[in-house]
Amino acid sequence: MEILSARSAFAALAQETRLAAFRLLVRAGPAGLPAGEIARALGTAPSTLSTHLGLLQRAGLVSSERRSRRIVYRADFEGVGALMRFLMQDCCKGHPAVRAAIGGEAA
Amino acid sequence: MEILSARSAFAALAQETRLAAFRLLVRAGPAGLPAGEIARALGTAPSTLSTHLGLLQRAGLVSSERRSRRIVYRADFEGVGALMRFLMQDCCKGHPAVRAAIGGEAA
DNA sequence: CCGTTAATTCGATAATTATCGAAATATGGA
DNA sequence: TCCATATTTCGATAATTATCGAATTAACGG
Repeated sequence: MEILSARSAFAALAQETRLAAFRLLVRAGPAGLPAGEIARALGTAPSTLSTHLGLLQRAGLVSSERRSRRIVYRADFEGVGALMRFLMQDCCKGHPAVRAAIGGEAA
Repeated sequence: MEILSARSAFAALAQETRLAAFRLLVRAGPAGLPAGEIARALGTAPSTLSTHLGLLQRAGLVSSERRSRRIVYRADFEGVGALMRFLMQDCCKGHPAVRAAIGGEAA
């Protein structure tokens, strides 16, 4: 993962509404959630959420698929994995403390 | 790690100059680097960099120590580890694809 | 105590980002 | 075809963030 993509992923997750939307999608699992339902759950205007979802998607953290009138969003775990790799390898050079942090306490 | 701290860490790494400063500190290792040297290396005004370093520190990603006239900054790998745990556990519920991403390709 | 160096805090300005309503696009059903 | 639903795109405005120079704080050496 290049620095630019990493930055856009970090930026995507730094924003309150977007992080909430992403976590919601993680919980929703493979079924995903339509845009409107996410907007309702988070109490934001559909247009605002659409902007956020677009940003999450360009950051590679979610994917979308049209299903009739709805557009269903899903968490993209490949994208999250790429971000974690960046954080661990490119960024932290596989530093022991970082590896321990995730190896020791991981669920 | 709480959501708010995670957000501040993501925001810290999302900014170009800050990410560059952080990566520089990772490479510098335990010896760390004084603020002025980082500013010179990145070509930013000392005051600007000081703001960025303060933000990185509040996000728990770097630590600082005064050494005579200099203030030496170091990467805080505990903080990075906490962020990775958040990403893996709180955020992604230990999803297999995420675990595989770091387990399979880690250096 | 004064001058020098190193860093931070402050205040202003520029740049970016978030938010929303209105308008546009796409889908499906009567 | 027309209408209702679902979402996106557009344009404007509000809010946040980045940047810098000037002033301030801190540490050292003469």
